Amino acid sequence: MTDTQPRVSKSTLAYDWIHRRITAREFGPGYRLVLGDIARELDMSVVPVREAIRRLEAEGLVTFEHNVGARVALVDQSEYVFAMQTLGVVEGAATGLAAPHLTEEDLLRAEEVNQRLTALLDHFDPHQFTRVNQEFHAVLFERCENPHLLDLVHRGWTRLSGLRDSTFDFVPDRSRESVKEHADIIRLIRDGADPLEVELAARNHRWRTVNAYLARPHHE
Amino acid sequence: MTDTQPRVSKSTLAYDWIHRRITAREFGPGYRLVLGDIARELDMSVVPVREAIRRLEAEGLVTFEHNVGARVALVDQSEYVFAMQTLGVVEGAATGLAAPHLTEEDLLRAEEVNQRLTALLDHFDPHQFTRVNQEFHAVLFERCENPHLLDLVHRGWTRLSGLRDSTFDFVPDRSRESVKEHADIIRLIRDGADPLEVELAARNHRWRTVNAYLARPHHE
DNA sequence: CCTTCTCGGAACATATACGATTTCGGATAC
DNA sequence: GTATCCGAAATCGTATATGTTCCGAGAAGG
Repeated sequence: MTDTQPRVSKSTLAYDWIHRRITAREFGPGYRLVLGDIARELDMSVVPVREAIRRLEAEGLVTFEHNVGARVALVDQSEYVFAMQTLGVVEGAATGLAAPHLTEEDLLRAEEVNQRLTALLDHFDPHQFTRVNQEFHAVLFERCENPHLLDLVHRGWTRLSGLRDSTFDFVPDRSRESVKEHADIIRLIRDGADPLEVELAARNHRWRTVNAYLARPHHE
Repeated sequence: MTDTQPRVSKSTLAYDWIHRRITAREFGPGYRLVLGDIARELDMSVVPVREAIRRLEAEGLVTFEHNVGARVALVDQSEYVFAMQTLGVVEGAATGLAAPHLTEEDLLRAEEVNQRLTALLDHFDPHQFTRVNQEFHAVLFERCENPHLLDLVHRGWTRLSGLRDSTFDFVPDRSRESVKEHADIIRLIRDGADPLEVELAARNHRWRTVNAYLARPHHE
């Protein structure tokens, strides 16, 4: 009995494959996604690949031009700033909603991750810092009970991580303040602060990062 | 010379066609979207229709089951509540960001729309009220300069209007308070209040509607 | 030397065809 | 009468084929 049971559709396979490569930055911004090539690489026809790309398009990871093709979305500075601003809004809200549900265990874990961030401050590697930084925030917002909102947060992170290098490439100094602000947020939550206060702390934390980026010395 | 110039792709055509019918509630929640039927109706093959449905799926308007097919997403009560909560967050933020850019003209227009809402309070029609209500809020948030955020607001409204009947079907009394709160929001903006204050007013305005819905007498 | 036109290849858009899977009704066994 | 099994119809999933559009290279003309 030959195994002709595609547990998951090829369309989904292609979607995951491309998505992974974009977020892993193997396909950088502007990278041309040629249907035929991808289909050949994945040993399938172009049809499932087309569908996968349509979905990625709807998520904003890919731009599509009629009769020309798809490429990984590239973001200019203003778009990047807008995306960060939006992420601040939704992530802040998610964190605020999650705060009352965080256990002491969660907070200890958050502190542990923040410790790792502190350790990274010497021998600074922007990309690794960004990765661990995301892990930190995930601990805080994942308990949010609103799946819609959580989905928006995830998409926001995905876009940013896929479409642009670490912000800390440009403003490494911001990382030190960032770690301190993390501690502040944890303290607020542990003290049982008003969720709105937690939300605004999380939001402003992110917005300050954007502002630091905008105010950086070298505008190339 | 025969006109064989497809200005827009058939895929896009199908997307718009389905999207319109969902938001117009011709295809209600749970409606089965059969590829072949739609393709025949639009006089095209199933391939473009598939792509269109994939995009709608990514936007959450349509759910898809492997080897079974697509149907218009149906929302249970909790999902509805989450969607409204999320809309409150993003719409509130957009309104707050838009507030400083609103002109006196905009505010007059908002007041005019709110007048129409007041007029609708007698001979109450929930659907029409919802439509004009959306128009009111659109006046306030459309000036938001962040296109990402604005996109999230639009998607939120689309989902809600497509997937469920007017909230005011269930809690008609809420409409009177709603109109009053609108006036409050306008006043805040005109007085040049802190954007954060405007944001929270807009958010809480929506959240109160959800709460009214949850607290309604008849839980069928 | 620069501009413009033309042509050919590359890539997309869509149609058609076929195989695979699910679903549902009816027949059969108990 | 009910439960189970089987088969046909419906529908999806994918491959292949063909037409169309876009883009760049190279030739022709100014």
